[in-house]
Formats: sequence, C-alpha cells, structure tokens
Amino acid sequence: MRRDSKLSGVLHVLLHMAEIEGPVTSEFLAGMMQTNPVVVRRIMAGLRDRGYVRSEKGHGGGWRIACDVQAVTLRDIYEALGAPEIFAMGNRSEAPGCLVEQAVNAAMDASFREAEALLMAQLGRITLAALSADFHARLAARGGDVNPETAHAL
Amino acid sequence: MRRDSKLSGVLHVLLHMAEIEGPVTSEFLAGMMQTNPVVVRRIMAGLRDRGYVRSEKGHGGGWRIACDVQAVTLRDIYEALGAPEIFAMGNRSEAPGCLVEQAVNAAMDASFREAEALLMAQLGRITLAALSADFHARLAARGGDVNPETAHAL
DNA sequence: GTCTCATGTAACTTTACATGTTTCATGATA
DNA sequence: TATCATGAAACATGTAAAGTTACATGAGAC
Repeated sequence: MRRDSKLSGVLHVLLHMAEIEGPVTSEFLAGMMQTNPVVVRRIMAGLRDRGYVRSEKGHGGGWRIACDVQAVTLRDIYEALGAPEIFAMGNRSEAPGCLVEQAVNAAMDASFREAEALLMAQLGRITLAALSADFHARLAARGGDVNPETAHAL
Repeated sequence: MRRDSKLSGVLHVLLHMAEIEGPVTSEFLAGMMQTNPVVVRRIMAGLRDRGYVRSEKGHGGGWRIACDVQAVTLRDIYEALGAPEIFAMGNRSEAPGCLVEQAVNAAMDASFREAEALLMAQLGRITLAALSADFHARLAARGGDVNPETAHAL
C-alpha cells in the first residue's frame, strides 16, 4: 500500500513558508517538494478553510501563514486535512453478522483506538514553532546556509 | 488506500478453526470468509512456518491449530504474518537531504513509533483463548446457535 | 497402480486509491 | 486588457492488496 503523505507534505510546505517573507506561490512550493502545484493547492485547501493559511490570487499572490505557529499543533494540521485514516490495517468488514468476526473486530478496535489516542496526544504536543525550531537547530548544526530560498537543497 | 485485512482475516479463520473438530479445508474457510481458498492459504503460510497451525494434504486433509491458544497472542499472529505496515500515513521521503523534511520526519517518526509500541503491547495482551472466550460470551448473550458449522451465519 | 482430494506456489488479473496532470473558470494586479 | 495567481473538476497513472487461474506435489481411497 502506498502510504498517505499528505500530513508530511503539508508540514513541509508550512515550514518552508515560515522561512520566506511574503506570499509564496503553489508553483514555487511544488518545485521545492518535487511535486505539482495542484497537489500543493489540494493539501492546503483544508488549512485555508480553518484559517491556518490564506491564499491570494493574481500578481504577487500566493500562500501566507495566518496563524500563531506557537499555538497550532500537528494534530490541528492533521484534522485540517480531514483526519485521514491512520492505520493501514483494518477489519475485513464492519458491522459483521458473524459473531466470530464481531469478537475479532472488538478486540482489534480497542487496541487500535488506544494507539490512535496516544498518537493524537503526541501530535497535539508538537507545535509548528517547535518543528521550525528543530529545523533551525539542524541548520546551525550543519553550519549551514541560512538563505531561505536555497536552504532546501541538499 | 485499501486497508490490509490480513490480520483480521487470519484471526477470523483461527477462531472458526477452534470451533471445529478435526482438520478444516481452505475451501471451507474461504466459504465462511467469502473469499478464495488461495487467499486463505496465503495468510496461513506464515502461521504454518511458525508452527501455530499445521496443514495436511490429501483426503481428510486441511488445517489444524497446533499451538496453545492460551499462550499465543495477537501480536504473535501479527508477526507471523510478516509484521505488515501498521500506518496508512508516512513520510513523503525517507532520508531526505532537505533539513525541513528531516525535522518533519523526525517529529512524525517519534510520535508514530510510540503509538506503534503501545499497539504492540495491547496486541501482546490478547490471547487467542481470550478472543475465543469473547466469541462464546457473545454466542451465549444471543442465546445462540452453538452448532459450529452454522454459527457463522448472521 | 491410479483416481480423487487437498495443499503449495507462481503468475496473472482486478480493483481501489493516492498522486499526478490537464484544463478551464475566476479574480487580482499591473 | 494582458498576465499571473488560485479554485476546482475531470482525467491519467502508478502501485499494492486482494482475487483468480493453473499446475505441481503429496496423501488417502479404491
């Protein structure tokens, strides 16, 4: 199964946006992420609806962060994406008539729900600002290029 | 993404086997699970390699549980299946050169690893016997049909 | 022996879905 | 009004799980 990388992708976009003054176009972000501008718009749509980012059309348009990065967590972002399915494993069938399958589902669901709750709690503890700080720590550790426009390259 | 239901499926098969005396054919199990005999053999192969079940060819052949259901846990079964991918979400790219992506991956990996550890611990607590007991409790609660051959039906 | 039944396995087909792409409408700025 | 940007729908592609086919192997039944 190919793994859904929307959350990973949108965080990548947000952190790059945080490094750049002024609006950034979908095309520029897509170039950084080696993907398509439409894909960028797609994953950003949920964040726009929640007010985490704003988009502007026309000349000088593009995307802009519109939230407090100290307050917004990875969990918020995950939910803005529509809370996509977390697990690659699942029940063969929901609401089965077979009592064996009901017993199997009940046991698995309970375990998976607990793991999901822990994951959500973890993501709820990480703010965008914390992620950005980690990025800057890595940059400093590499004695790095602090030009935001080129910091993306290897 | 379509969710991997091998674990759910194999547990279903095992619990049905536990209800039936003597060997059970792949075809019979496939009928119960509304799938194909080859699919059954496929998911059972890992369990056979670990000695949790035995298979016999020819007349009167089929599958038979060959382990202590009080001792084997859902985690054991999960591992016998080859420990398939748990999460439907993942990083856009592993080992990226981009420091932003490294920061994103590190944060996400840490959270997902913790959730995975908890899930494994949960599954390690549930034995096949416990699942079977739950099934029998459901059966009794329904005042049910105790014929193992037909207990599957709605 | 040989017929039938069952598993073992490889190869192939189908299906679902995340992602990528094309296209055009809409709005903003120069 | 020409250009640049997002918005969104429609379509194409790649991939992996699940389903299917085909045939080899081995174990009773006769």
